[in-house]
Amino acid sequence: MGQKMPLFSSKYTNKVDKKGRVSVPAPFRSTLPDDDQSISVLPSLVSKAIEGFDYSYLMQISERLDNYDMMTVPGQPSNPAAKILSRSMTISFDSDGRIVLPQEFMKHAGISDRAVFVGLGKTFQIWSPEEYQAAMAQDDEELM
Amino acid sequence: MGQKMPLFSSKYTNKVDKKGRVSVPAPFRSTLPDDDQSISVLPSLVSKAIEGFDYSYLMQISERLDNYDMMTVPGQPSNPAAKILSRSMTISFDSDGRIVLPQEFMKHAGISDRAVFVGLGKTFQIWSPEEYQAAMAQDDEELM
DNA sequence: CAATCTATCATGGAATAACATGGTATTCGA
DNA sequence: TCGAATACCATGTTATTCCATGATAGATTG
Repeated sequence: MGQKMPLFSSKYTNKVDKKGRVSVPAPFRSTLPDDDQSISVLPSLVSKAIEGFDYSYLMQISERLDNYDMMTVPGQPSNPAAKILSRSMTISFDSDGRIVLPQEFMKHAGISDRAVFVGLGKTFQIWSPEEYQAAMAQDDEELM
Repeated sequence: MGQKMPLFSSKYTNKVDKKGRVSVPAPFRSTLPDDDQSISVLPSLVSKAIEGFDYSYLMQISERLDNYDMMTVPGQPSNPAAKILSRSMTISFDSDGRIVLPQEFMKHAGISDRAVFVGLGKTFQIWSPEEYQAAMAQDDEELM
């Protein structure tokens, strides 16, 4: 099972029930450290999707943020690291490998009953099938 | 539960009763060391909010002050670390995970009946919903 | 090679526990 | 003894855990 840095790849579409529960794709789960059965998520700052990563990734962001400066030097809010930390949420999955997506996040991504998990290496994204397809079409268009 | 360095993230809005009691969000509590059921707070030096962190972070501030004192005259309020230490207060929460916010701090932050806990990694902030929204709007404006 | 078996995974619902919040009792100091 | 602060208890709500079922893919065996 997962020992070192997680590596998320491929694409999976799973169902979301009325409580907001979704199965995290098994390959995503098995790439996580055995002792950390959780992921961190946040509404993407740039797209209509949910960003996801493991706990160690969030720690790296925390290390980047100089809290002492935040507390003592005026006029430096809007720090990207601060935005990520304040918006992200760490959620653990149950014994069946499911998580519950926060309502607010689902709304941001336009997710209702289906969710697409897209592996991006150290991170992954969660889309609604429709929005994902639209975003991909947009991409292809820009290539021409 | 919490073993390593605390990592505060996400955002929670809780109610403040007439006695000034507020529930510290459970995820914040569980990130604290099991043997330390308390937090340290102080009115922010730079914004209309309350700064919060755990005991180990307060110790780091103290070390900062020690290093500073060796090179300068002690007791001068010019050092931010001195200000932080003298203004901060360590408060423990009850068996239900609630704290009592000092009146003076609530006044500084403009908090009356609701409080927003904002995770920033090693530290967190407590805002009034209105002030927080205003501060965030200010942030976005500065980006343009 | 085909049929079945088995293990893993996704899904649904119900029971259970945790949480936030309000109120009451008790302690401590003035 | 009185008031204020603190600890304790009770309740509704929400979230999490647990159990049961259906589906799928790979392995096994006749």
